[in-house]
Amino acid sequence: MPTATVENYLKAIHQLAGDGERPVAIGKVASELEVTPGTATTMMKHLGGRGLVDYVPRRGVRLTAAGDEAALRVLRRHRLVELFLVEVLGLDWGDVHAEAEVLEHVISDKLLARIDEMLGHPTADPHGAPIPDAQGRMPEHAGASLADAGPGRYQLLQVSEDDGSLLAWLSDHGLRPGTRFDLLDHDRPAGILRLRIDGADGVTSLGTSAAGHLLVQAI
Amino acid sequence: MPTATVENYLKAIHQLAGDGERPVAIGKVASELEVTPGTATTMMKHLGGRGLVDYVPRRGVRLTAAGDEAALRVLRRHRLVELFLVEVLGLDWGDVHAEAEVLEHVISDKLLARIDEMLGHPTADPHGAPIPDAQGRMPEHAGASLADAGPGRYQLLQVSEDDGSLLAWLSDHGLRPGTRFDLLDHDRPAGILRLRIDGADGVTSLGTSAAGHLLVQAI
DNA sequence: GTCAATATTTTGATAAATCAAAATCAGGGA
DNA sequence: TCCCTGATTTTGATTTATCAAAATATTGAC
Ligand SMILES: [Mn+2]
Ligand SMILES: [Mn+2]
Ligand SMILES: [Mn+2]
Ligand SMILES: [Mn+2]
Repeated sequence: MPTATVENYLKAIHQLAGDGERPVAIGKVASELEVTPGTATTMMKHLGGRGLVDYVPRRGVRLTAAGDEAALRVLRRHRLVELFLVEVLGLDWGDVHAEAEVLEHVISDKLLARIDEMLGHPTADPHGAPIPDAQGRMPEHAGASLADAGPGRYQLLQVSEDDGSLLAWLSDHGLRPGTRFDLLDHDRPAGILRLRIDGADGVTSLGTSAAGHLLVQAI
Repeated sequence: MPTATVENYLKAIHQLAGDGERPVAIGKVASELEVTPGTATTMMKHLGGRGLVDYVPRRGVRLTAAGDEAALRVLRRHRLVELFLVEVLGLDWGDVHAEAEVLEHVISDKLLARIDEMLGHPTADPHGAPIPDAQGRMPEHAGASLADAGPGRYQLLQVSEDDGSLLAWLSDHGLRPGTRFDLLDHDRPAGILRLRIDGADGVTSLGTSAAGHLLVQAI
């Protein structure tokens, strides 16, 4: 059984791997987890020894099948817990990530199963991120970044930003996964988008930096 | 912030202290937490340095005011979590202790407050043990051991046994906190009690060892 | 192709928890 | 009072996770 620390490393590598093309640089892992590079290097050797990653010094790491499975298991727990905290306990959207970051490592399989059942085997967390199923299969859900979108009508699929003020701002402006809106215009040089959000009045402006965290689907 | 380990030591000392008359022997702490005596000794020095216990070598330890407050805080969390798991998630009576043993250290104050609210500020956990309030005040609830009781009518107040088969056995026989029953007779030499439990049919027999874990109130 | 900037690894320490086994103490019985 | 026994403390290690700073490798710029 991996420790909480090991699970966090695996999850971080999984996130950073993206499509899995190239190995993940050790420095990325280190900064993602806010540890020094030396600490990450040490851990990579551990994970390599445990068969959870393929680690090539100075090239990077990539998850093995076992490591990927473990990462998806933690991701599933994280996202189910987040949704549970929002849906059942009514916690704030922006608060649940920190809570889930620790609960994901400690709840029993039995408790997780009850949560999953109580939520009706959901496929997306409160941020719209897909929840891997019990077998570790990730539901496909294709969204494009709002930062790359041109004028048109869209639905917000996912906010890929786990903590902080962006979530609160989105709530305040009526933007949450599932919300529909019109992208009125996208001033690329200025880096500003103007939206008319269903259910909100007036026009909302936001910058590319924020839009980069929003995954949308044209409708 | 104390670590989970420190919190467990404080909670153990609190439990073992009873009325608080005499200091708790280090060996008791060690066996309660299933660590070697040397480990407990080391920790007592630690806790002493942090101002959480008064530790007199070879005499024992006793919680300071700060240590007692911390212990009650953890106890509150433990019991609220147990009740939550039973009431809201429908987990098994016998499963919740192990789960709470770890959750008690990691849930945020915010989450705990929501749980408390959702349960309606309860004063007893699923085993009937009193839940300290947010200020650390322990609700008084006077029960006597069934092992010392004579024939008569009683109500079960509390089962002071956190894990294992006794809980399952009690459930199976319709005995839970709040249940009423008649103690038909108590054969002290043989160590056997015979009860007629409200809502169950026939007569149930149990031994003094089990009865010793049941706190009852004459009604 | 050389070399300096950047990324990574190594080295030497530290903190928290723990154990095994040796040393020590304290109290009760002779 | 003396000593034995059981409880406790000490000592010396180990594991996991971390950092700071020195050493080293890679690579893109020239
Ligand atoms: Mn999250
Ligand atoms: Mn985590
Ligand atoms: Mn319990
Ligand atoms: Mn605990």
